Amino acid sequence: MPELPEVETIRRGLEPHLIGLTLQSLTATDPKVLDLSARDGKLSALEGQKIESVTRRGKYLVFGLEQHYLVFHLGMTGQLTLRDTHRQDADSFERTVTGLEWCEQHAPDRHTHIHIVFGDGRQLLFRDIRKFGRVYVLERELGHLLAFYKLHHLGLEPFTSEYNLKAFLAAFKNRTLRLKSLLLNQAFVAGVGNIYADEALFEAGLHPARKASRLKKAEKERLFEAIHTVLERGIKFGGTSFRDYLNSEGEKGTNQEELYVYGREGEPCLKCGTPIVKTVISQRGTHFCPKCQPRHTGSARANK
DNA sequence: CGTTGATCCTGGGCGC
DNA sequence: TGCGCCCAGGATCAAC
Repeated sequence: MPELPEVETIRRGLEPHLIGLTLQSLTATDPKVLDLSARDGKLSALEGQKIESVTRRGKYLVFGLEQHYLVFHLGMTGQLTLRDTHRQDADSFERTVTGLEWCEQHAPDRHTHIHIVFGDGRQLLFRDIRKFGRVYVLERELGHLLAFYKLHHLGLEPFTSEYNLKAFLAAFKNRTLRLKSLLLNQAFVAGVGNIYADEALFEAGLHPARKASRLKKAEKERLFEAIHTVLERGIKFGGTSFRDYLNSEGEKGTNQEELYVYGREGEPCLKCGTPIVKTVISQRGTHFCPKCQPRHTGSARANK
């Protein structure tokens, strides 16, 4: 599940290689991953254009071309990797991607849906087993990109000046849902997904089923800091490779070794030893420590 | 307008 | 060994 730290890791891996390269050809082998804006030959309209920028907004990766924006969303199992067709790897390294298996290069397989070929023999491959990912093509006008972000209801962008406490507190207005659901809503803070939502709530010591409208100001401030902390840590360790995530070089991240609650059901809390509990909230697996993240606060609280 | 739940898609894990 | 079943989940959209 590529979330903000995973997409940012991919972005950082691609940017130095792709700036200035010319798109020679773009081929889609499965129209399912094409948004309407990228169908009917609109992908091939990008041929001949240079890549001028590689940016990110939430979980969206944005290639700024001379006349268009090419936008990727990796969904759950999307992978965007760079392949050098001139490089001759040993046979043992030339293999298709199978889950988390390490490989030196990705040979295209039946899950590779988009091939982008550059003039210098390199390729950018989009592979997505479950096809929840999408590709979009926009006209190159800042207004169109901003409209795209608005259309997809993207909220506060972490690591920018817009992610500040005042705006964060304001984003709680008229929110009555549970904290887990709020964090998964991209209109709240853009880029947080299931893994980092659980980690942020643990970091803040907040129970995932608590209602957003019932938080004290101090608790909101803790969540504000916690989201920043867990996303920053995720980037530091190159993303979380719990299932299918690989960076632009086809390598795993190591943040899965830094997780406190996600995927640790039944294992002892790393802070207090209490077994981590897994439940379902908003149809999503949700992990938390029942002692570090009490459901009810108040005078009778048993912790601490 | 906010919130909930169904839906898409495939591989992997499990029970028998 | 193989079959069927169920789970994982980001974003969208219908319905309340």
